[in-house]
Amino acid sequence: MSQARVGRPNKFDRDQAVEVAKQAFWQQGYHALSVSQLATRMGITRSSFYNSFGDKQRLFKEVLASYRLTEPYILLLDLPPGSAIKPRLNAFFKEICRTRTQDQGKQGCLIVNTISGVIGSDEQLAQDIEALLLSSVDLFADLLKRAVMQQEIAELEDVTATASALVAFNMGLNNLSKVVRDEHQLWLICENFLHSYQLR
Amino acid sequence: MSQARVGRPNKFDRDQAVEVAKQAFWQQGYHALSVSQLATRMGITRSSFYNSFGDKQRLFKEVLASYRLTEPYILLLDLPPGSAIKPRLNAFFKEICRTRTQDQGKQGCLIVNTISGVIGSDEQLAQDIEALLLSSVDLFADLLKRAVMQQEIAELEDVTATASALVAFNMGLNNLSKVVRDEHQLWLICENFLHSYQLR
DNA sequence: CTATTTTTGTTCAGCTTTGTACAAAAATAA
DNA sequence: TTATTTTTGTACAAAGCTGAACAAAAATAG
Repeated sequence: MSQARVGRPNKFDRDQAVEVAKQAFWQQGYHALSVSQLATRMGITRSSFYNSFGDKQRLFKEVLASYRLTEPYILLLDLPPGSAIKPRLNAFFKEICRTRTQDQGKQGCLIVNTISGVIGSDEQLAQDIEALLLSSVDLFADLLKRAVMQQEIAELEDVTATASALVAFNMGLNNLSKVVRDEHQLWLICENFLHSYQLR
Repeated sequence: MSQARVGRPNKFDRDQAVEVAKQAFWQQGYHALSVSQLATRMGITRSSFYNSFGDKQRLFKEVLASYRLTEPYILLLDLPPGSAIKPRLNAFFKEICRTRTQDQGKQGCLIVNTISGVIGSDEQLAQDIEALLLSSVDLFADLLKRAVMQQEIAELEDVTATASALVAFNMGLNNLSKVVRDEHQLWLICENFLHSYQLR
């Protein structure tokens, strides 16, 4: 169903440019990054930028979509039915500890970073971010339900509340990782948390 | 010890101006707020702004210092010796739920908001923020120790890790409050968390 | 080869930003 | 009153930003 592409093709690789943009947003934050800087880092002119990506907001939406499919998050996606949940959750948090402390730029999580700076100031982006957040609550809730069904953990009073607490802790963890820079120390905090939820 | 103030006095009330600035930073975020906007909202000219506050960063440091002494945080400060800790912690989280959902601007917590946008992009402010974060870990750790001593809660494996987990959850909660807009629902999440830490 | 389509580089207008400079204004001290 | 001190308003220069316009370039389709 692909349209026959006529006309001059792009000189640059679109996916690669978006990837570069992701890094830029991640490092500098949405507001602190101008279109000029963006275009420069992407290796294209502002003209091409506007032509190919519309504007900063539109590009950022693309970035957000691509982010979700790559970073630690992916460890929790598409778990085959019947697979053990608890080890996955533990691996997820462990991976957060690892990657966040590894990263010398103290960049934390792109989505968590964005929540703060964007909700309240950009209605459009806020909607995307909110959807992302709510979907991660759903994701955790789903995993918890499966864990209960598979008798890995005891019945839960309120699955959604528990899932929300996990999400909250995760967001805070990503913030905390900017200050607690030792992987082991960060992991101790996660263990503490998981233990108290009997997820360790 | 007060210097004899000579020369023309300020036309504006400094404390009040800082208060206005706090609101502005809170609503718009550090980066998204320009000195021009700031000065306008404070009701002074840019000239007076630079003369009285140095620059945006210096003013923000003042704001940060004043913030800490007002918002929900204060519920945990200077508890008289022997007073019950658990009810205070519960009241603290309850108050977070109340104020954050009350606030139509979905502004969350100024400090939490700032962590994301500032660490990695402004070394100076990052230091202030880091200190603030670490001191709140200390604060929670202190409260937990007292709670143990007073036999309100069982002995803890690792007080610092538990305190850090509380801080992490609190940060995440403030983010979550931008999406979960119902006080009761937010409180359910806190109850769930506190319960699992036997702090409810 | 010619028409068509799209990207690219350049340019432009208009606006905002920052930090500083300087003179006028407003207060106090003597 | 006069000297002193500090704030205030205005002005300025240099820079950055956005979004659009336009012609040239580069590709494909027929």
